[in-house]
Amino acid sequence: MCARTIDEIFYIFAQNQRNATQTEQIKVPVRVRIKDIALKAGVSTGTVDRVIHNRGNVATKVKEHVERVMTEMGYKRNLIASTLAYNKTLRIAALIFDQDDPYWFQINQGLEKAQEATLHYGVNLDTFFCDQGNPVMFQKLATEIVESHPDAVLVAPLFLKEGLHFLQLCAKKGIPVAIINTQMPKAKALCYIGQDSYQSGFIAARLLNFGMKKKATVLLLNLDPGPTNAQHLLDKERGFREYFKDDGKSITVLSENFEQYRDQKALKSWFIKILGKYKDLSGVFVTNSRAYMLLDCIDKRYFQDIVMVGFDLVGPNIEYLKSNRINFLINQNPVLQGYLGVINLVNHLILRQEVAQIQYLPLDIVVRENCDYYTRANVSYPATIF
Amino acid sequence: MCARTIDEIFYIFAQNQRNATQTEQIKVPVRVRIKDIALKAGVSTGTVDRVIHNRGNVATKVKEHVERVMTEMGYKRNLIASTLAYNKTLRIAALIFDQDDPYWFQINQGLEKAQEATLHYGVNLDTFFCDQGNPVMFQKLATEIVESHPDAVLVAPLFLKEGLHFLQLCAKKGIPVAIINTQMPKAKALCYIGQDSYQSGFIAARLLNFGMKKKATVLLLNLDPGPTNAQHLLDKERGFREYFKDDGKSITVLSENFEQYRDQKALKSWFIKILGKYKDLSGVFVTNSRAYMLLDCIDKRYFQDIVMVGFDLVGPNIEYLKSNRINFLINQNPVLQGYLGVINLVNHLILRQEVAQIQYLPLDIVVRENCDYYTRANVSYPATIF
DNA sequence: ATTCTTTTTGTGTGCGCGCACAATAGACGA
DNA sequence: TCGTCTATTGTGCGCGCACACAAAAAGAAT
Repeated sequence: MCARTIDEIFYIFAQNQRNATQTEQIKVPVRVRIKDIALKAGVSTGTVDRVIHNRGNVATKVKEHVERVMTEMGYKRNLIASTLAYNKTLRIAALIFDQDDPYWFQINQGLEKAQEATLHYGVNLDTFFCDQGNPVMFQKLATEIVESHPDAVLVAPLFLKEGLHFLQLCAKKGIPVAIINTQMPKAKALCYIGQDSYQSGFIAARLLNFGMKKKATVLLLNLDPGPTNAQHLLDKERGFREYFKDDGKSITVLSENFEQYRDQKALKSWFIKILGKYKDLSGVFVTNSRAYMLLDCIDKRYFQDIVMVGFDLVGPNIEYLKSNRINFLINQNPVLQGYLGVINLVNHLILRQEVAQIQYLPLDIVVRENCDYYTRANVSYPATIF
Repeated sequence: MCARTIDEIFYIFAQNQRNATQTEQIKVPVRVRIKDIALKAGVSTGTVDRVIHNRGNVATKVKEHVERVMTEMGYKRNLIASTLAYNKTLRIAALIFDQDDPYWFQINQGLEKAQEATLHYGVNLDTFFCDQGNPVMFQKLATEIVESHPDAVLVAPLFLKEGLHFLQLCAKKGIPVAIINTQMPKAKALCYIGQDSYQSGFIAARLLNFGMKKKATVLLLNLDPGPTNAQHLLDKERGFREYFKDDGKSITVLSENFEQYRDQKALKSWFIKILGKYKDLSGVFVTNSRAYMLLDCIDKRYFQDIVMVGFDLVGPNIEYLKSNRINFLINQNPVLQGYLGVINLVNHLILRQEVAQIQYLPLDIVVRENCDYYTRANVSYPATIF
């Protein structure tokens, strides 16, 4: 009675129907089980199992036959049952940066969301926080992580050299790695989830360019502690400059790093100096989420005719966006980066699904009027794995 | 040995570890099972089960005790096991519109994606396609659907009256409904997933306004068959007009319906006439995904000084966006609308989770430079339920 | 033909939960 | 005290799969 031939793949829906008051019978595709394959192929479930998982020890002839029956009947592994029976835990180690920074706080929110969603799949997330601008600490945490033998790793490799080293270590140990935030083309990881930095710089330029005069100076500003050798910053700058190359105007692109951005006075006097030097400064592009820090210490009136473009929907940025002091923000979707980073590892390791190697998140253009829709968390990225 | 007291909620991770070469022991939170609760509370699993599901037939004292133990130990239902054991099928009937229209094609793609993702949860999706501009057919299909006793319904209530009627029928039968695309404030449904139409009209206006002269005329154009009584169109127009009310300029907003949009000649001559009448026409806002239809039949040179804003990333629109004939598109995320519509019903019925009643999708501003990131399907909306 | 390997195939148990049904205790009247 | 009825509690099976182990069949060697 559990027997189902290929011709019986459809069964009467009413049987399983809860409110089976209806007499009308509706046919519904039924899920084919290992048992059904075994019966049809005239073997035991164990043999089918061996074929499915390529465990070997199956006569070639039998194997082929079973495979044929499987495709005929359209077998699909039941992920629910499979996961339940698999019954393994998975430890993921994540290496990100200190949560004082609202951007990294949001990344971590994504991680926590993912942890919650995957708890039932036996996923355990260990998150390590590195101080920004501290490659030594990064190196140390990386070593610690590798030595703790995690099943998978998620990392934001802000430091070029140390990041690469970490990835190589993981590769040697056979630990799959998901990269977020900063792409590392040279490294072979399971996947990268984040933005196309080059293109984000390009778009930033385009947004600055809206209504800009024929001749002007624009400033690309890195507010980063320590040396900015992160790949994504270099790419952003490339994209930014590229746009102005052939826009038909005559725009001078100035690019500057300012490391002591936490020192308001220093930042202020430095920027005022820039303003004095470049009288036609009409656009500022802050390459990370710290645009607000510049605005915090410089008076409104200096920005009268300057278009501001920044990154990320962090609290202070949003305020400036709403008060029209920032014109555009490009959303890097930190929450989704963290979330998808974990999800992809789980997809790979537990659900054994293919994952795309490069997953560029959209470059959301955020203005005052559509800002709320990106910040409100009312859209339920499914709270549970589908 | 299965016994776990509250103090033993942490156990040694290495036990379950696959590559258990390590000697270091890592503590990991363990998932509490019904069995653990039962043991701790000194009752049987059946009793715990009755408490969890509020099935009654439990002495008040015992019930309270079990509940206390549950919160103490932090019990969380294992969705995997729960779903597997629940073993019910769920038939969802979806009522959307004919797939010839690329927009509705994308909605359906979302539905199919969701069907695939939820197959393991025993979800069966029945999709009904209504002809656009045909309320009679809508009514008929709605009746048919209600009579087939689905477990849940997903609908895009383009027709005000018929939509409301459908929703009332479902409410009477106790069938939960997810609404997409068109909000119906009066109806009480499980949830609405789509855009804030008012705000999308508002943003469209803002985008048109970029670099527009002080005095100009803009056209809001409905290309819809039949009477456009859909709520979302009305809301869009409200938002659109609202923006120009206090922008400090003097913009005349013209709004027109043109039903025979499929007739290229008619559309062309009609639009040329408009152009002749309003010499200062400098912006056109097409309120749905059919902006391309206008461009298809009107020569490029007529649009020299006209900013175009439309909706949706359908093929022809994208082409015009890339060739600079459409300046902005607002993405309504049709795929996600369909996908989340189904997912939310499943979340509600199978996973028995709370779902938010209004889920506004972001108002993505799409320009030539960020278009690809919205169309590429490389970001894996988790292929399986989380 | 017999024994011993090796290959191939079959069977049984458990994952955690939901639910039907069996079992027990308590209440009450005869 | 006993039976009966009801309120409460306990037990067992199945969901579909993964995996360990038992069983059988097929070769290989004597």
